[in-house]
Amino acid sequence: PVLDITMDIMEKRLSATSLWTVFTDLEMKLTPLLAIMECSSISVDVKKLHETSRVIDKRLKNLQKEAYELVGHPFQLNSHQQLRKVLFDELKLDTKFNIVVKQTEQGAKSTSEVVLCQLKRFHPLPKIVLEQRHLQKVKSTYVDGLQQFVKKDGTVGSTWEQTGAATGRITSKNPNLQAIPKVPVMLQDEEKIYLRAIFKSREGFSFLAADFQQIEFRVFAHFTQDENIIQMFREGGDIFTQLAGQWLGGDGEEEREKIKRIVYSVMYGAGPQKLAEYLHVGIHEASSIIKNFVDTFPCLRTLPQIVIAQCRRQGYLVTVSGRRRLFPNIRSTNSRLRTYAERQAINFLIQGSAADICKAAMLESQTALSAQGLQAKLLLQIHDELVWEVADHHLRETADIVRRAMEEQWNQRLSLRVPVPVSIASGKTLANLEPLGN
DNA sequence: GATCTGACGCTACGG
DNA sequence: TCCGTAGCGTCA
Repeated sequence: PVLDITMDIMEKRLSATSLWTVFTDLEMKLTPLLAIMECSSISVDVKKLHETSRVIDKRLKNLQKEAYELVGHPFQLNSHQQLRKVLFDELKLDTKFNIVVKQTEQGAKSTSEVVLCQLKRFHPLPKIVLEQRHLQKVKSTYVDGLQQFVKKDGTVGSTWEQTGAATGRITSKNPNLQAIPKVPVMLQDEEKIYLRAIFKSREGFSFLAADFQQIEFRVFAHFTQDENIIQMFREGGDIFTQLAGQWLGGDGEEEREKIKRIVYSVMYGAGPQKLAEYLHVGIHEASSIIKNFVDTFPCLRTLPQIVIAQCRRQGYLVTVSGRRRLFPNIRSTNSRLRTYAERQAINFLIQGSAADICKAAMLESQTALSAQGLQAKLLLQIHDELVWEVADHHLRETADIVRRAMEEQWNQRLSLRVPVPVSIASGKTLANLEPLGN
């Protein structure tokens, strides 16, 4: 009876805000699938984990020694506070070379990567610290940190939080399998460590990864109703690679990553200052990049205006599946709070809608696989990417089914104005996934 | 004196 | 004054 009463109250309240459908049709159906994911686990290469820990530790010790010699005394390299003293009080790297250093939230001089990059032409220490920090992060979080979660049978599982993010995204913790580094760690002697290679499929099985191409950019296009940009997506192809060719004169992976950063930064309202940081370019160049982008795609400015106006009227926004987020500060007279709410609002509409699509894709593909009697185990959801473990002789078949299930919903269920194509890859470790029938 | 806690700064990931 | 996360080490 208590449950019945609770359910009654919930239904009334959720119905009153039109949230009942997203609750029953999406979230409640997703819960058992997340439970299945939590019961499954991934094999890890424990030997490689140990070996990596040892190798990185050796390099860290050397870096520490070098740092102490440069400064003339030992100090806690991991302490921002102590490093700040060394860089700015002892070596005076900012005042001596007339550098304006970015400040932290609390008003202290920052020791972040951006700042250290600025300073490294004046002194050898910043470069040492950058490498030390990188390796320290890798070791503590992804090598030793991961080791804590390895079970007796040599596997790890994660906790999946259905309500972890305000936008509707799923989050992963203990360990966070959504944040395993993508690029290999470079060691001094040209040795590359692929952290994703630590995760391997079981004997006779492969990983099958399916990811939506430029999902948030496409969702943005859907909302703009701008025929030019919609047409661009209907024609297909990798938009980021195309844009990289047009704007950066190169279509390699590096240029693609760069243009991706530009697109999303400008889309969500980045100023020249931040963009300059991300791209490692001057502030004027960043300004002109933003201007050129907005001139080419005017909807980058018109859509936010429309969305913000609507948010201000209602006090909330709604994603493609009816998920709602309140923005009390959207009417604030404090401009810092208000503009922050405005950027959150546009981001929520896009990221939240993309999250809806990704959640629905999990359900659609799982249903389709069950219907075909295929034994594919869903292991990971990395926002726009789903990873299964599949028997080798069922790879092709499984790939076809999940692609169809994921791609078909855009016009059938959601009436998106642009398609959401999926690319598929497979492999024996998470580091070497090769395209499969794209 | 040992241990815990929350804030902070930073850096991985995703878009 | 891009958004959304998790996790680590330091410090008070």
